[in-house]
Amino acid sequence: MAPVRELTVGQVAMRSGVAVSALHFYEARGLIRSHRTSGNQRRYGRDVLRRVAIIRVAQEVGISLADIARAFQSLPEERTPTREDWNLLSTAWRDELDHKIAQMKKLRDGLTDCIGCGCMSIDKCPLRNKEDRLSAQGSGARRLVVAR
Amino acid sequence: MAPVRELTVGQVAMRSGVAVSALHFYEARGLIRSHRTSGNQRRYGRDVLRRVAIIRVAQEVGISLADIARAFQSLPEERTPTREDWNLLSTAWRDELDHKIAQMKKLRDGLTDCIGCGCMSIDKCPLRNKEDRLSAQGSGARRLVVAR
DNA sequence: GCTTGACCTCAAGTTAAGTTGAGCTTGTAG
DNA sequence: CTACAAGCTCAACTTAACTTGAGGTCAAGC
Repeated sequence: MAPVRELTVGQVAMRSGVAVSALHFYEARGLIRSHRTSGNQRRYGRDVLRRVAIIRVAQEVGISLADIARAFQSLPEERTPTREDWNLLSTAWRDELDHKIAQMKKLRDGLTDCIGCGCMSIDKCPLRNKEDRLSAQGSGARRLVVAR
Repeated sequence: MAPVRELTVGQVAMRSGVAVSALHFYEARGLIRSHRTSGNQRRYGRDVLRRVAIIRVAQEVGISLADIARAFQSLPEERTPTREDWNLLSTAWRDELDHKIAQMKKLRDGLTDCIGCGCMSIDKCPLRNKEDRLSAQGSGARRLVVAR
């Protein structure tokens, strides 16, 4: 069989569902890589499709491009990443994801914990933080947020 | 007992952990309400603390302020929202949250579904969309994303 | 061999969600 | 009764993540 063709930016855009401009942008941010033809046009290997797919999913769950880029740096440079490589990456995100999943479930399940119990207004909730940590630690809704 | 005092913007900031400027901003966006003293200073009822807490949690799981504002519009205008009111709100978000939770689990569990199986490169994955929908529908990583 | 659609670069614009700063007013503690 | 921390408004700046546009090049079909 002929080795699978390289993809143009337009093809990647079509197959991945993201705009050409976004692909340029991801490349500028170091999230994907391409080499150039003699005429200076980008060509991508197939694995770019996986990368882009991961970028989108990761973004959808609230991981920033910067974080994604950082995570991608653990992927091999010159070898097409294997399933193992990708798995490694996702386990690296596990804690963060677990935290977010917990937050989401809390929100989904009726916010029953802290909000539902009225502790916000009664000032006696066992879950409340000490005031000082609140003011000392800059911002963030420390009260309701699941401890990391 | 004396009726619980109203809160100044600074007090709300300290207790909720968000900056004063953010509270101003939320108010401008219609997420929270205040009335003014004779000297034009904001005063907040206790329930603003709940609102702010919800705003932060909802944001953390990726709900935009615009969506939060929309959801808050279902809350009663002149009555302090009850636990029931808040529960209604969270059930309204349930579908969206379920979707996101599913996405996150997928990512957390090693991206094994579509990405792990290699369908991105082999073009035969049963989960793939028809090409046309992809190009017709603007952007978004339709492939990997769990159907809504 | 030319036309047309796909590419290229680079700068500027956009939206969300705030923050920062200037200039002015309030209110509370000594 | 006054100092000064806390408030107020409004405009401008910031960061992330792209998009849009201008001006110019490449390549595949007729």
